[in-house]
Amino acid sequence: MQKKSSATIYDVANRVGVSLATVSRVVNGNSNVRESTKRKVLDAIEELGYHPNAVARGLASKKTTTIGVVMPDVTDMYYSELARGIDDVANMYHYDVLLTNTDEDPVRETMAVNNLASKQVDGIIFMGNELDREVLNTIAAADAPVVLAGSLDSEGKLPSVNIDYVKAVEEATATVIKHGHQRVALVTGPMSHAINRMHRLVGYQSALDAAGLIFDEDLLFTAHQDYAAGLQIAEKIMQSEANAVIAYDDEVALGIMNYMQDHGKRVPEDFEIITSNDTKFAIVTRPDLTSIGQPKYDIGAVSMRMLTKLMNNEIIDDTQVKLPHTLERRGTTIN
Amino acid sequence: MQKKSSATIYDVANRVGVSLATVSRVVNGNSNVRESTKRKVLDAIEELGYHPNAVARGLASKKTTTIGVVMPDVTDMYYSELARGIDDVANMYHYDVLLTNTDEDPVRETMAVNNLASKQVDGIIFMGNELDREVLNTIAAADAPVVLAGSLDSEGKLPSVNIDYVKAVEEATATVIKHGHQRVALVTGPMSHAINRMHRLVGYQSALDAAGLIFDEDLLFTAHQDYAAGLQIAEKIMQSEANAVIAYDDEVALGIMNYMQDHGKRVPEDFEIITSNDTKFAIVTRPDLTSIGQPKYDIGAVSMRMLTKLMNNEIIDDTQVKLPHTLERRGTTIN
DNA sequence: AATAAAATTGCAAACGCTTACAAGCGTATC
DNA sequence: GATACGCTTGTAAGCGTTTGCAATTTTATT
Repeated sequence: MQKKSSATIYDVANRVGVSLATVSRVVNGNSNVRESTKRKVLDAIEELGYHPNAVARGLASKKTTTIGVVMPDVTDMYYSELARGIDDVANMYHYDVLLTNTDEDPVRETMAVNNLASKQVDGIIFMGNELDREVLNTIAAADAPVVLAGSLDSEGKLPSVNIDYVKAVEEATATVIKHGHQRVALVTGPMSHAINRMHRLVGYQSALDAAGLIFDEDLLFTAHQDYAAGLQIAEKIMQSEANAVIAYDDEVALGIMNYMQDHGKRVPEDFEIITSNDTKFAIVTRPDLTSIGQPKYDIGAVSMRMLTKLMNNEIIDDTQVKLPHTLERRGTTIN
Repeated sequence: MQKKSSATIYDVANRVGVSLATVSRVVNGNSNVRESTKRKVLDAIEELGYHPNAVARGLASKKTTTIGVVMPDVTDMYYSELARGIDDVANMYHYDVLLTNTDEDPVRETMAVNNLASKQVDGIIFMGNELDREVLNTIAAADAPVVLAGSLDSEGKLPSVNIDYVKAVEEATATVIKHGHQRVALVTGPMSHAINRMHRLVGYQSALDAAGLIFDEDLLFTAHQDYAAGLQIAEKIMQSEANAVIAYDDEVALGIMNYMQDHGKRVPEDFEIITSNDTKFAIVTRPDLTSIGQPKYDIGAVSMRMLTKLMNNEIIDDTQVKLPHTLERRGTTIN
């Protein structure tokens, strides 16, 4: 049985008859300790049920072995899969993860970063579709390294891990065009967000150009990242007489698909759909969703790995990582 | 612009010409400070860009305003929705959340709890289908209050928030029986877990009894909580000639549904399905899934609220909370 | 056996903040 | 005008570690 209030390093030192410093050394695996005293200390630790107090340790060492993760929403499959990758490699490197949901609200994002800074996290991983200027400033002020996971700042200054959205959307668009569905709608988040304006839209237009199609602004749609939004935007998409859609979110894509089918469209014969996140949603429906394939877990994992390097002041060759993507051809596209 | 290394309480005190104690008092909203000096201190804080160091604060006050959340997997919709509820009310009470994924591995659960204890969290919320004895011991040893969210220990000793699984499964089972599908399969996790053996199974049998049906062990199935497992177990379910299934996980239910439909069964006419978690998965498919309706977000929120009381040493009337559930009738059951 | 070099240990000062307890001060009371 | 009381503020002792430096003990060398 453990003692009520846990033992301190002082108790262990006393028990063995050595100084605090020595106990601290064996606890931290410092090599300069004689094997025999190490043994004794370890025994005492065992007997007293001593566990180092991480808070005290953090104060003294100025390292908390804790990182902060700022994300829009844990219940969003896309982000939660990234989070899982982050958490796994964080644990691998013995970091703990402080999680904050922001719903992409810049105010909450700012608060979150400030809060994490005052908690003295050793690093931060940030996810979100857009980096508000204020958030950017806050990040700069926090003296912890930051890496963006599945997100990017318009200036491309911050370390980040993503896929090549331009190419991915370009390929997806080209695919449906090739199938003869040339009136293709694009559903993204707000164009005020760099990722939409500077990446997805660019890829989309590029595919249009390559096919000699003219860009029609009426085929551009904006929707929140949820099923209801998909259902809702679907009506307008139908009115636009599009015969294909590239959607940036799986739930949205599902909403569109169900609406189309409920309104007499055959998917994929009359209407093709390609979604972007390839979450579990994409494979459980009938038809299942053709999707851009993103290595979500890896994006998280690589971000975290990069962060460990940053926290360690190691030099990093490439801070703007683009992981390879694929196109997972399934039931919402022909063949 | 902030100074490179952030200001300390000492700097603020110096600037204003008061003692540390006074600064500490205004930072902590202590009332016994003259309004005029409070003003001055606040100004100095602003000018210096001072942010309290939470680690130092934690060491001195023995409170970290951080709680730990131990969960099987963030990418599991059921748990992530609970987590969202937890996080929201945690923020409301100004707590931060330290998140750990365990994949329900008792070893990792034990490590997680120990780790959280050494990080001096003020409280812990634990999620998982079963509480290993060792985990229970570890929880007892950690001197932080713990509440179980969407989980329960076989002895019912720990504070917890759940729905009434017995009744919920009983109702679901009764529903399909009433529809004439009397050969109903039950898919759960391992019977070694209290929640399956002592709750779901009991509710299932109770409904059978009430309908005068005899219990057939061949209708009991065990599957992991994922789509592939559902697909896999579905074959056996079909062989058992069941004409309905009560599944404990939405992804599993979806796997079963798709398998059944692919093998000529009409859902719900030939085969009814009721799932248990009512996650987003349940509504995006066609047909959509009839499900036990669980107030998942609330389970998380209420757990966290209870934890704040526990951390505050407030007395709690009922530590074994059962939130109301519903039956969401959708496309996988008749009418 | 003496001395240098190496390996172990101990000392004590931080780390940045909270919090009794004590002290200072102005003012109401009689 | 002395006494007491209430409000503000300061003093200083922790909180449990880490860590640079010095001291001590071992071990190696000659």
